[in-house]
Amino acid sequence: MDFVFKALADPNRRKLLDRLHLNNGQTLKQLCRGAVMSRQAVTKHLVILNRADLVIPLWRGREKLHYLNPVPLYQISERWISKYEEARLRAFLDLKRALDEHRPRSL
Amino acid sequence: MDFVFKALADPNRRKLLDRLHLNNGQTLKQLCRGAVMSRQAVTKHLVILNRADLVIPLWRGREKLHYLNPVPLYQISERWISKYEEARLRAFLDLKRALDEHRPRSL
DNA sequence: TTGACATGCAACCATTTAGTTGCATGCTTA
DNA sequence: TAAGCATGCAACTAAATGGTTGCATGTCAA
Repeated sequence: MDFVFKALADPNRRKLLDRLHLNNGQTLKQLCRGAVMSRQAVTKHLVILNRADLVIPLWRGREKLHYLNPVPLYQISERWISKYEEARLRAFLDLKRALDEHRPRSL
Repeated sequence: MDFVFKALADPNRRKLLDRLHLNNGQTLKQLCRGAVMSRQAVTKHLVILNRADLVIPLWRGREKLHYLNPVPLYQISERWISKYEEARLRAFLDLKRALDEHRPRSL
């Protein structure tokens, strides 16, 4: 879970996930097309995405196809987001009550 | 959205959100209890959480109450995660098909 | 088998991040 | 009003991060 959030923190990596979302199973060369960084930079990002299990590589000859693995994203929404599911309403009510009770110095 | 992912990347900040989830509207001093870092470190984390709109401060006299704001989390699950909603099944089928077609060198 | 191509590995650099310490400011209450 | 408490601000340091370049390895195809 830690690796997943770290991996999602970078906009370039999220963009890579977007690209794979549009067209799954791309090679490194393909992913470099359209990226503003060097091939090695993309490689490093893919390593991080791989460490987070968000991207799974698959060798075909000398080509390495990268596949989006949706499972960690699923786990985020299921475990972590839903952890705050009930909090959404509650926190909102807390805020509202606090705003009514106290006169804020800022906000 | 960028600030939210960045804010969520750090385990200490996620723990702060957890603490607020359990007990909403805490002061800085309260949040420091149970944290293994200095007060200033907690302050900095709260600034980042504030920048991401995940935590909203509310002054009451000389005390600053910190409230969990669930909206950005809601937006993640609604906009970003659901963006991959359909991809979950599709990516899985892609992976399966790729595994059947090619003999992987690794995996 | 040899040249071209796809990828990996390693060293290096700049910036950001996470943390500390010290001091300043501003309510509250006695 | 003065003391104490809660928080803010600034400077500094160490480590992590994101990027580059150069070279190595392994596979395909002529």
